[in-house]
Amino acid sequence: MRISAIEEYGLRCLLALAKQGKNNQLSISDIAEMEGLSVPYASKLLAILRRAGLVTAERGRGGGFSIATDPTQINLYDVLTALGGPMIDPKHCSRYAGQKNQCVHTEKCSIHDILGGLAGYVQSFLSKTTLRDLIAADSTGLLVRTGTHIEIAPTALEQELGSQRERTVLE
Amino acid sequence: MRISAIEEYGLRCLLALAKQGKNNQLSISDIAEMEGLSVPYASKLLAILRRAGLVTAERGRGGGFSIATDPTQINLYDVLTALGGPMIDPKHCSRYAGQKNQCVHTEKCSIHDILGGLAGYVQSFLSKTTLRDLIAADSTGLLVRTGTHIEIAPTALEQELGSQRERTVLE
DNA sequence: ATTATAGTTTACATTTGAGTAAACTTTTAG
DNA sequence: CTAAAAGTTTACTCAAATGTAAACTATAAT
Repeated sequence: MRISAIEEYGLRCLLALAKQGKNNQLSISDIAEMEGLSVPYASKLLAILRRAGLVTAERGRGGGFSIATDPTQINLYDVLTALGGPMIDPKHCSRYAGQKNQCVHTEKCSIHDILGGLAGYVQSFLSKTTLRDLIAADSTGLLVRTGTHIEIAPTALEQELGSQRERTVLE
Repeated sequence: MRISAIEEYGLRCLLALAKQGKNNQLSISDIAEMEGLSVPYASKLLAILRRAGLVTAERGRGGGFSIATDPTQINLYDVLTALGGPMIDPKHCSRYAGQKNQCVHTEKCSIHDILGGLAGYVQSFLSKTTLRDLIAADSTGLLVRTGTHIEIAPTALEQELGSQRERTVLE
């Protein structure tokens, strides 16, 4: 269960655009440069974001991308789902059916129940965090981090409302 | 962000062994048959589980696999980490460094902070669920499910302590 | 109109993970 | 002691995800 490359890099590109505000554009080459990506790859990511309605594109000279709506209106669940699909897709049972036509666990399946519960749990976490939160965290630096590792403030880890409290502080 | 095939199938094999109890063995071909997997593939998954110390193996005629310890002592976080590695590994920043040697976001990186927070959140969810819970859910059928889709009881979805309440009921 | 800029699309190459195959080692029944 | 049963290991093939290349379309400055 890992974050995919497209989710990771796509989110970064989107965040870069969100920081510019709705009335400022960045070209693909701008974004590629900023994020250390190749132009074709950034192009692919931005196309996905555009089709999902998260960014808007203007063609031609002087064109570029800009964030589609206010960063408070874009939450991480929608972004990651647009980039990487749902955590548990409707085809999960047939996708993991082994050698049989149908999954052997169709009658009673606690695993899928629990994983479905996990997916809901993750969704609830991600839905509460918006791009606005990420921007604020970057500019104020309230969250704990180290050079190479990732460390969230312990309070945020242990409590259900951790991310909400942070948002309250940051806003 | 998806469940990998190895995580999914490996968990199923482990759960099958957990249901047998610590004093009963299943051979690879038993498990492969039960789970609808090929013998070589089941073999691979069980080897991973054995190296992680989650199951024990006895060689030779009459041998087989059995669960290493009581199902109440094995939680889903440990199982999924053994099978698929950590959600965010220590090399995350260098893994997703784009074309540069170092990730361009080493200074301020709200994304990694939030994803790290998510990983902790997921860990907290998965750590609270043990194989015992899965066995109980399968036998009592308290959790909601449909034929092809996954639906956890709404109460469990919305509340932080959902899974704990279920465990209380089941035990 | 022409040209340079900039996003779009499709197809391709590369890498990684999924799943298979086969040879090997260990144990026990006879 | 031998053969069959059963787990172990390594190497390989195939499919999917990652990342690249290139040709295409749209816009605006001149």
